[in-house]
Amino acid sequence: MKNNSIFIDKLRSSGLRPTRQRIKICEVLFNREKTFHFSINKLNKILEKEFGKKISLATIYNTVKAFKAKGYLKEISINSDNSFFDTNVTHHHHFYDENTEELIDLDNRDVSKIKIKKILPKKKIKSVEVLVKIANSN
Amino acid sequence: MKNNSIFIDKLRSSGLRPTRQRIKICEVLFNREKTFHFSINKLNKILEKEFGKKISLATIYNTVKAFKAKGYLKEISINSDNSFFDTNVTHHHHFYDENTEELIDLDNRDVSKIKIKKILPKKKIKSVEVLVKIANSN
DNA sequence: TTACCTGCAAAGAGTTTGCAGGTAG
DNA sequence: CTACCTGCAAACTCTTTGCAGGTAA
Repeated sequence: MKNNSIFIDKLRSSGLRPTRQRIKICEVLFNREKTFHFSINKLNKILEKEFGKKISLATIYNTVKAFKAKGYLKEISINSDNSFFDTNVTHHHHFYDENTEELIDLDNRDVSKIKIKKILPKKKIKSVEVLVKIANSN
Repeated sequence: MKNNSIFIDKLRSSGLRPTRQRIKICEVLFNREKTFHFSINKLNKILEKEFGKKISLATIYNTVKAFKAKGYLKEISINSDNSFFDTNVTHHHHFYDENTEELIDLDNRDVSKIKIKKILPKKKIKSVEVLVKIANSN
């Protein structure tokens, strides 16, 4: 038993029973040094390889959705074709590489402070997200 | 004949023949004072009302896609459920109201200058887009 | 007349739901 | 034992494609 107890806690606190499939999902998502950006499709492929056999898409979807609802994952939309989830749930920005179609974290320190000079009555700002699109320079 | 010649030019330069359906689409999109933000679904409903009868979704999709390819429309993704098109194709930012699920333009003047302090080798910055999520303050 | 367009319906992709057998508590 | 979970397939939604009749040039 490795970090499984952490994963089991994450699952339970998201209202899910810890099962073999879901613990494997946790390993893929959270057992890493760096932030992990993924689409459902990419996650499904990794799981199929690591788990040895297919984990039902239904299970993958409901587990990811539960983690998102609980705040363990964040969703990032780039365009209508690509929706990513991010295991880094702190406030931060992104590079999106148009050639590789990958997301790269941008630390808050890497972006100058942003001031919004317009306010709307009876509305408050929930978040300010910056997406920097990049591409090969040649 | 009102501004139809402008619309006909827009259609032709996008590689499309001007037909009654497409000219009606142009009217709805471009015949307005202010920027127009819409989803395909919303556009379809407006067209059904204004045109009197349904315009085929196929026609709506291919016309919008052609305008986007030509640069007459810009696509903005908020989250996986909502994809919007914007008739304002200049560089600008957005408020997204989580309560009304509407987009609101933010002029460049309304956002402080943003400096990205991280660079990636052999990559250049294509765009910097800010999305400010807002919600009711009470 | 010819090539393109419309409307409809059918096909595809991605996501969700329902159900019967299986597993956690 | 009971409630929840898995896997599969079917359903659903959004978007695209194919086809037969219609329209612009």
